[in-house]
Amino acid sequence: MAATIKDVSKDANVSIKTVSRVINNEANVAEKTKKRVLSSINKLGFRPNKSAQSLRSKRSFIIALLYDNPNKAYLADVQSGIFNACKLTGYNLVIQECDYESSDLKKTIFEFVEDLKIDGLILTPPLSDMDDFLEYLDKHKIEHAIIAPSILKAESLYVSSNDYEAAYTLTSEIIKHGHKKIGFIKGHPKHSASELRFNGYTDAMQNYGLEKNNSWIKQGNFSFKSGFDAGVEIFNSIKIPTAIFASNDSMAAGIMKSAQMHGLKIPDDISLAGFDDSPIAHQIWPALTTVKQPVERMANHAAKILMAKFDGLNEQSQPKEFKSELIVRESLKNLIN
Amino acid sequence: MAATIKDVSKDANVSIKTVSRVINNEANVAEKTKKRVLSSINKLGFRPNKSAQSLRSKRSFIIALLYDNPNKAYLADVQSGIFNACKLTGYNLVIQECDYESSDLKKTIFEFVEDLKIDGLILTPPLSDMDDFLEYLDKHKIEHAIIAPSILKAESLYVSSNDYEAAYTLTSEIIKHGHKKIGFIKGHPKHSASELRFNGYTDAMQNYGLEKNNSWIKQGNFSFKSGFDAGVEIFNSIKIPTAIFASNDSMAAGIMKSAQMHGLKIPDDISLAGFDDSPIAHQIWPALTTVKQPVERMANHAAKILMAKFDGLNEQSQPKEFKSELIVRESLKNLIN
DNA sequence: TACCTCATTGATATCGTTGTCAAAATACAT
DNA sequence: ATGTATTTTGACAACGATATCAATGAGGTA
Repeated sequence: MAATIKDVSKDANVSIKTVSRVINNEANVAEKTKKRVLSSINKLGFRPNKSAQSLRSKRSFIIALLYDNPNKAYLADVQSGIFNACKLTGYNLVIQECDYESSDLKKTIFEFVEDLKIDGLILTPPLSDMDDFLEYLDKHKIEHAIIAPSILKAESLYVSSNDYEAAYTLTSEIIKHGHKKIGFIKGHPKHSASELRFNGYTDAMQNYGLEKNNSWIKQGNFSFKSGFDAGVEIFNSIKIPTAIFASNDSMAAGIMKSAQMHGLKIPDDISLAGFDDSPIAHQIWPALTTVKQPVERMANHAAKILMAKFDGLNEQSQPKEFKSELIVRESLKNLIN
Repeated sequence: MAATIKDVSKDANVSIKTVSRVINNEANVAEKTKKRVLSSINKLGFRPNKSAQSLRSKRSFIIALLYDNPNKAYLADVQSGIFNACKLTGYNLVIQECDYESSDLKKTIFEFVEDLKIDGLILTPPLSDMDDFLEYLDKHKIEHAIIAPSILKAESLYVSSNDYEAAYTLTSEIIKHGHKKIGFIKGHPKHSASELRFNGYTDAMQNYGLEKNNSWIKQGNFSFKSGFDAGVEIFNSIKIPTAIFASNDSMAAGIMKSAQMHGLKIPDDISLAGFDDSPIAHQIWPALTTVKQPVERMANHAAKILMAKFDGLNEQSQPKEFKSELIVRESLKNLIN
């Protein structure tokens, strides 16, 4: 039978309350007593019963990751980042797939949090952008950290990336390679990153004095198929661009496929760029020029600031913007000799 | 304040024990009483406190997914399958990344299970194949279901796929396309599927009277890079095969890249086949001939039989073999006119 | 020495369930 | 009507922690 706080208290010859104080690192325990208790804990291999702790203190040392049908690689990265943060602090991670369009999303999540006494949530896009859901969480005092929200509220916990800037930089890079006719495939309309990336593209085009051609700008939804379809449309039109910037790698891969099926060579006939540096970016040939977001590190930080808040370490709970990294690969041709 | 069992008992004018009986669907509650209690539960919006339940009954209604550094898409599929099974039964899912080579894996998992009162585990390769770990779980009466184990023990819960058969079928298909010189890239040596797939290939070659050429058979580890490296080696040798069967899609994509960099055209100069039907299989061009495993359904079933066992529904806890599906795509050329 | 303050400690109630076991109610047989 | 078996019910302890609040001890002051 596993040792309980009672066993420890007997062994160390103190009250259970004192043991509890030691476990929870409370102040006002004499150094000598603390040592004695710790050695008993060690000797007996005592680990606090989480159910009892949770029942009494209404916290579980569990945080939850909420997501809705994300890109698989993205999910795995986010999860890994969070998990590693949890490992350090002794928290556990439960996952919750949700349907962001569902009408009882709020109720589902509320009950989930209440039932498991979840200490806090981590939200990924597109949940990060659902204002009324975020308000609901605030109202019910459900702690949460947000990955890549659209609106950066000073009072909330979030991590963001510089999507706009990165898209601007990537577009500039394409332009510097001599391209003037540059198409763009938009991402999922519900993800705030989509707009940011598009704005980065738009502003770069404008600042370099280049005109956007609307027939080269297509709406996608981050899926391979939407990229493929956009590619088919573009390549079937009379004039085609010399480069296309897709809002993520999956769509860029879709365009690549449609280009190749159309007999176009990459990058000789058409240059491509993506976004995210997902595995596919370097697993296809030619490899994609793209932007790498430190997704795992972002998620790790989100988890860290969330857990820091529980422990009252508010000063560590700083939102943070992570910088992306431009990765130039073969899919981008230099038109300037 | 949320309603407790006490509130319900008052409202329904019964003892708390009777309410408990109703919640847990125990026998020997008069139909009339049950109805009254249920209506009170409904009226008050009562949901049992899981911490209290867990403390008293030593179960948590939580199951855990254990994995070690899997392919990201595979992980997402497995997770999704399990999650959907959980949703139906009201269980929750916590995830636990582990290092299968770590010396304190057992201890880590044991404490994890004990602390959270985890009801059961779901294991994915390569954990599925670690005999001493499985024995340890048995010894400590930690319930678990195994996805794709190498040894199919009748007394354990598992789901498997027909790796051998599928590899045999795929190899036969390649042969039927007129190929005689067929290379093979082995998977990660610690995954039992690797051996099964290799055996399927070997036996098909033999049965069709074809000779294996050892310089076309390379050890990989399921990673893109290992496929790429194997490809480089093979294509640098004097004689190259007309087709290569890689034990998974990532490696096949790696070979494709090395082939293309080597100036070889697919499938004209060399045919390729993979395994898994991961996203990359159809996101590259030409798309990969491969074998699709119903990973999500397998994981779903694993979770279901595990949870059925908790509820004493042993008859539903049947291991099951899932059939894979051959998917022929452009990467395989027909040499027969 | 007596008194006060503040740090340290402990006795006991409590969280919200389930488990034990005996009592009450009902059904059935004689 | 009586005794017996069976179903239904409830009182109360228990799970293992934390919270409350009062008691104790140490140190300082008059």
